Amino acid sequence: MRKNPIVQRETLGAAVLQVRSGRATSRTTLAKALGISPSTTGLYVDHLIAEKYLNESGLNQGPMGRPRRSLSTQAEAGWFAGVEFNAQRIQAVGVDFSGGLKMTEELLLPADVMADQVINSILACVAKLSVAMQGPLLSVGIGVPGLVDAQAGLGLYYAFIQDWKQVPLVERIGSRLKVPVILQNNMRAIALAERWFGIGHGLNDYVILGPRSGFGIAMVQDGRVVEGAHHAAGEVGRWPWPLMAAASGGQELHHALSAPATWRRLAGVGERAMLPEDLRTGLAALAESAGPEWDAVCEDYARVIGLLHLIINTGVFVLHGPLTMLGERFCHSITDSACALMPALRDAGLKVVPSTLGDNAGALGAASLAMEAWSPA
Amino acid sequence: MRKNPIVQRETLGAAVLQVRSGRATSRTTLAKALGISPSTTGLYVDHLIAEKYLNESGLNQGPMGRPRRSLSTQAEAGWFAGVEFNAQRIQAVGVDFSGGLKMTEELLLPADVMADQVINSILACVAKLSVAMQGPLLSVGIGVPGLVDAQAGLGLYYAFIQDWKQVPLVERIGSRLKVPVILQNNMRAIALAERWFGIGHGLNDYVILGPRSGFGIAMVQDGRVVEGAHHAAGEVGRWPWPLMAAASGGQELHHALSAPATWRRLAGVGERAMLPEDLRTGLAALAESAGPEWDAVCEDYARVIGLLHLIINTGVFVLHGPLTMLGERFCHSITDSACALMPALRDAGLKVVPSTLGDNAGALGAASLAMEAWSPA
DNA sequence: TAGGATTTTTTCGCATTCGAATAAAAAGCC
DNA sequence: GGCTTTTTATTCGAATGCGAAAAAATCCTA
Repeated sequence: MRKNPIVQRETLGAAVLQVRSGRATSRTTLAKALGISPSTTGLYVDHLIAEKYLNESGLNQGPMGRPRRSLSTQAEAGWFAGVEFNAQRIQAVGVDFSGGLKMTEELLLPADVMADQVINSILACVAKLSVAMQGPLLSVGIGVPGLVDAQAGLGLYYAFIQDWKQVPLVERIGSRLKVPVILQNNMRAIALAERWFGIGHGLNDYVILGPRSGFGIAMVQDGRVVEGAHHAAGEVGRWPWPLMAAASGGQELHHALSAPATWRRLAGVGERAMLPEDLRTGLAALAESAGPEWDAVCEDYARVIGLLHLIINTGVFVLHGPLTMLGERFCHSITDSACALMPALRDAGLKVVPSTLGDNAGALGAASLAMEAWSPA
Repeated sequence: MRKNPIVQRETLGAAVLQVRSGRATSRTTLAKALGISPSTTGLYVDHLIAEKYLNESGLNQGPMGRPRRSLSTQAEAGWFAGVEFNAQRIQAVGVDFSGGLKMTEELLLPADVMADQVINSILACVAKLSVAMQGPLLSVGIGVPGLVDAQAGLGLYYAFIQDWKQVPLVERIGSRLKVPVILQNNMRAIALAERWFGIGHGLNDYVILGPRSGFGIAMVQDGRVVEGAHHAAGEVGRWPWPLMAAASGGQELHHALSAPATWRRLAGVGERAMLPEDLRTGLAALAESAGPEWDAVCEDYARVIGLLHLIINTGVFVLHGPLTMLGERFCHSITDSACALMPALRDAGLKVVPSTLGDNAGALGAASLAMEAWSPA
């Protein structure tokens, strides 16, 4: 038996991440993934198995040679909480140590909710999850709307909760739960969700498009989520619309390309028309029966996406939010329209796809935050 | 005397970079900058001094305590070549080991130049530099126009040199010069120039604006130059113009916001009007005597910069190229105009400044590439 | 069925890196 | 001037991580 003590907690955490993601399935592949030597990797794996974080799940014969001893995470080792909220509701998920989604929780917030109440509701949601989840709570990720200073653990500003300014979320939640708490802007959390639960598995460059009540995006470049120097990257929603509008005349893109506005245009009703009970099903109904506005709507999205792609040149645009109900056809129309508008896009590898994650992508992303930040004590 | 052998060449290179940049001036500060222990740092410094890369230049008394033994780079330890080119000319600089610019070289290219000739001319430029520079040539950086695959060492495509497709520059130059050759797109090279020779010293997030014959930008986010998934980040020049133009109608931003086009608009002459002999002086003359188009021109730039800032949210926009001759006033007008057009920019820390680097920023940037890549044998 | 061939894992000695303590070099203070 | 305080640099033992080689586990071939 080897007996070196282990100290590099961060490396242990990274090792678990590699195994959980399925990128590393044996000691040797793990060594390559982590960039450390096989001998050291052996020590780390021994330690993680001894601590019941990993286990060996049989052999896996390659085309030749000694079969690899498959590694996998121990689902019961503990769980991660992911919470996302906005002014209307809180969504929370419980994810086991293997990254499996085990429980979801939703809680509606009253109108004019204040920061204190949001924090208490988050705590209540997590408490509700914890009775059903196995093992200890390991860490909590929170997808926060508006401006977020992830490093400082602050919610900086969010327009739709009155006193949401400089809220020390990490401190207030962490002091109660006694586990690490990690924040991120909710759009950027969705980007992580895509990495762990969706299409982003092997992708290093992609953009999340999130048209809901506004229009936000999140960018992943070279595997890293882009924050911006002032935590405000991706504020496309604050572009003027139309793009060349005069100073005072136009409105903002937030307003023009939001999900409700898009539904109204596709449905061919006026600006004041009532929205359907459930926007998602309302949109789904429109997916096939394209109104006369379909092309114009797609062209507007194409314009925005095209401009974005020419700047940041990522691989894939992943559509989130209610508009995913418009399906592949919507995404194809956008791609085609973009290439027609901007010839440079033709051989630039532009691709728009609807997310396969549902409504709780934000909460899943928050759980991803928690998973990425965790490392053994 | 300590006597451990040293192996981590990359760390040695990083140490030299820290000292050269002035960020680390003593063993202790260097240890912090590199994130390694003071004892190990001592060993590394000993080694670098023994190899004549660094030297101790006296003491530097702080407010209290033992004075630090100042470290500095040995200018004569060797030199770096930086080369930038386009279809018209090659510019090259020789930079000593301390990062001091020692020589510049320029070479005009004939019309319809081909790739082979460009490569030979680059070699000729470097040869010319090498007779005057002290010590051995350590590495060569090249700022390449068009699409570049820096990792593969290929010039992928450049529209203005006929056969410029998949040019294996690193191989062809490296095999002759027998030193490491590093490529980067010329705009992104300028971004590095700004870091080493200009305003970018302590900056981690900024954008280079390069309106010349076209309009390219380069972005630095969190200290890293953004390449894009397909090496095509920053292709703002290929935005349609006007931005909401119909598919076939409009032209590209490249054309509308280039330096020549801007001169013509400011000078109030037609699209076909002859350009001045030297565009830089021509623009300088216009800096004060603002024509009636001044505001409209600034507004167009403001529009582009504003959109960019809302997406990537970097700190500073650094204006390069001939338009720097329009001076601070131009930059201020742009900033003001942008804030007027997009209210969201008002408290977003938008700043536009003219670069203090001159015409050879690209070559300096290429030299920076060379410096960043070098580490002792 | 024995002997390569191939790939994964482990063993083991060694050397680099670290941490803590020590030494060194100055300033401030009585 | 001797004392403490403060900061920088070095010494030295300990140990972590590495490399090379050995061991292990399977397939292929004759």
